[in-house]
Amino acid sequence: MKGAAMDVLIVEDDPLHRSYLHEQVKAALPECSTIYEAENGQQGEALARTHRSAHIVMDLQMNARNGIEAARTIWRERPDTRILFWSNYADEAYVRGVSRIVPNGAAYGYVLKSTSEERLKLALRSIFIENQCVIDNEVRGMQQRSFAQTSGFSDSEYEILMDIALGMTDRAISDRRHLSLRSVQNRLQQIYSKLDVHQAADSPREEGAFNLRARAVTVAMLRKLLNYGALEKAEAELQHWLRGR
Amino acid sequence: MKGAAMDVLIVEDDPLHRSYLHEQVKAALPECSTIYEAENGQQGEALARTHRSAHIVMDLQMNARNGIEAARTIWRERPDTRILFWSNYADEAYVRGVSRIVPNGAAYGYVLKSTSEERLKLALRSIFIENQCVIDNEVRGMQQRSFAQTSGFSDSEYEILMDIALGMTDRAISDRRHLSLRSVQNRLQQIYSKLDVHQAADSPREEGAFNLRARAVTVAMLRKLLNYGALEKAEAELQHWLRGR
DNA sequence: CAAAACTCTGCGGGTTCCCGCAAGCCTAAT
DNA sequence: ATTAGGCTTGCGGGAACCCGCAGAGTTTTG
Repeated sequence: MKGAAMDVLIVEDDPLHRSYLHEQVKAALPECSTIYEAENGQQGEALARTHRSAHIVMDLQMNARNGIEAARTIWRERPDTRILFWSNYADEAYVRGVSRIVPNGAAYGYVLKSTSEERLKLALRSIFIENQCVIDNEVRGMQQRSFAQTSGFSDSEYEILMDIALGMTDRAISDRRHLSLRSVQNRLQQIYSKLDVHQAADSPREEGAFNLRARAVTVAMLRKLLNYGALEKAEAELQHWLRGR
Repeated sequence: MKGAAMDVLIVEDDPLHRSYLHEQVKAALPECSTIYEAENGQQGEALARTHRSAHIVMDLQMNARNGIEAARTIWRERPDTRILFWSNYADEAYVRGVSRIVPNGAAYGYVLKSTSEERLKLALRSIFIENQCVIDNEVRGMQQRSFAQTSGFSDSEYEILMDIALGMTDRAISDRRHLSLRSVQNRLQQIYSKLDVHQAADSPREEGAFNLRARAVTVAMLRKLLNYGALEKAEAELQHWLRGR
């Protein structure tokens, strides 16, 4: 394991960041013999397959196919692949997306692009050599808040939040999720209260100024609970579901 | 004008991109004596004020204060400032935001981060030396589509699109925009048709699956007509308006 | 086992939304 | 001047939404 040749696959669309990563990997991992580079998720999947890569550094938020999608298919084929996610943001949508797809017992990491070289190098060694997880502090904080009961969303609530974000009717949601109409509306109540949107007054005389359903979506976006990538993915799933009926 | 000393201000939050810009500016503009750097919009405004910068390269999408906001206050103080916007994306929301704030006759540019070094250098010289506008082809294409009648939104429609995105009630919108309730709803009809959202069937048996108002917001997001920055800005304005009544 | 706690569901009503119909105002074209 | 087309507003109704109340079913807890 120590003397074995190691190769690393970098998946990152920004050429500047890609070459920076290349440098950092070379410096942090002298035992690494070869470095492959891909500039989007699709290329990443392809290269991972042909080179049987077990060590990957991956950006989230790429054009052709985002990092979460790519990681999911890669992990489906090889659950022991070690992936270090290297992202600009710690949006809850990303954190939730990642921790939703990581296989049991797999080693992975999540560090922000703004971290120091030192911490990046340390993360590279920890994951690829020591096979242990490394999560940036800020991301970890997000996880805590996310899965705690305080303002934390259950998976089913999150699902329905996505549905109203897509613009689905209560009726359509109840069809899709196999719930009664009233149950969907109950979930919506919980969502509204957790997002702290109310139509009555929180400030004086702010009468019925909000359409709760639309308001919930935007505060979710503003709180980084939803983001463009999550929306895009959900829309694709919705279209798929619409076809099958 | 030719022999005059020129200094350039770079406003960009990503250190890698910042130093790349630094190199490119130095290479493209030998007549440039000093280069200042700021890592967000606030710093950018401050530096522009103290150094009386007339030549600025600015990223959109920064943490503390985004490029459009910063550019607006800078241009308000010195309308003859020349600004080159250097962005990752050509979202309609950005393009619209920029062209909304550029003063009459000011020279500005909009190039994507993915353009070649050559074109970046050319843009720098065109704007800062020749004082003429340079808009990337892809961005230009966006402008065409945006302001043409085809799927093009008038300013008032765009305004109301933002309002429903924020989750406002028809009634609240009519208050805010000084329109009758019915007029707001008419605008909404136009918006729905331009975004091509309908509740009837476009594919067979897709009965009333969509809540038009919420659906419109997401397709606008998916089409890059809206994005996070625009939402954030609109939310701030909304809060301000809410206070004043 | 029984009690408490939580979830799913139906009913009902008040409100908001979606939108067709139609009448007044304005600008532009014939 | 007359006509056509656009924009604004009112009215009215069917549908969807928001939500309190209350009864079943399931899980948790003592």
